[in-house]
Amino acid sequence: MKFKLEIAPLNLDQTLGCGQTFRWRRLGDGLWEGPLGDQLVRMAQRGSILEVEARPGGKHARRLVQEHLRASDDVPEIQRKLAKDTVLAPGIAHVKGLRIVKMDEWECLVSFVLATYANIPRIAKMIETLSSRYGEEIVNGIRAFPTHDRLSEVSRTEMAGLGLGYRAEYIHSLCRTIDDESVSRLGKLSFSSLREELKELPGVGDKVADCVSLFGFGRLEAFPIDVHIERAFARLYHKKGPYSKLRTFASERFGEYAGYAQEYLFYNERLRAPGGACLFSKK
DNA sequence: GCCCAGGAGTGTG
DNA sequence: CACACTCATGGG
Repeated sequence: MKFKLEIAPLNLDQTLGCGQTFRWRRLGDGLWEGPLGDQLVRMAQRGSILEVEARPGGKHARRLVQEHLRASDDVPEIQRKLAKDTVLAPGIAHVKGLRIVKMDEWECLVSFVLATYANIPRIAKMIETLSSRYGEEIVNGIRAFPTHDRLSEVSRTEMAGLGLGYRAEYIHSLCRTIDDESVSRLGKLSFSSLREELKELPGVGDKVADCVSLFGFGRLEAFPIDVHIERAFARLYHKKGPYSKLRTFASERFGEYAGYAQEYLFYNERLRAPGGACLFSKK
């Protein structure tokens, strides 16, 4: 089935390619394909219009895409508030269409546990390994992210043979610590409680808890701090220190939309990686 | 070959 | 609380 959506502002290349999510593939300018829930989705951006093809299709396909791209976020308003930060202000014009995505909670949790101390191509590869082996088929060989129940059936030895490194033990243990019911229960908690409960899970520390809060549970006040953000803070704000200190700083500075600020800084920092441009001022 | 990766867990001062 | 060390391994 095919349908059109209007989502503005939107930059699909920035949103799906910046490294916040791992299963989308870029087929061309503003043209992306990937599994979303039980659908294989192809999206082409024509300005603010998104042309979507979903297979096998269904009534919920439209809602799936709207939710994933957080169509109801008032991004211009979020940016107006964040632009009060004099460091962010000059760069925001370059990321007007970069939106936070909303992932499935379970997929997000596993993905970011796998993402510890690995680069993005490898993260994508590990996720594809799990999906191709244990995911439900959507259409011709493309498989959904595996359910908790299916992943729980994988033995420790089998998991250890998948090229996940020490993360294999985390995932195996994670499956035994949490189930679908407890995941949905987490969704009802306040941000601070959610964060504390996530940190109880194997393989989940400060950073992963914040990623899962932000991209999985949609808590825009979450501010994940990885090596890139640490560098950005040191360079742009002259801020260093332990996680808790940096998180408090981010929370005070960016407030309820800290997650968007984080994604702008992350995008900028990764862009600069092999000598790219810098969008934000050094103040 | 070398360096690094969207860190977490554990032990120590 | 703050730091040091270890963990397993592929991508650039």
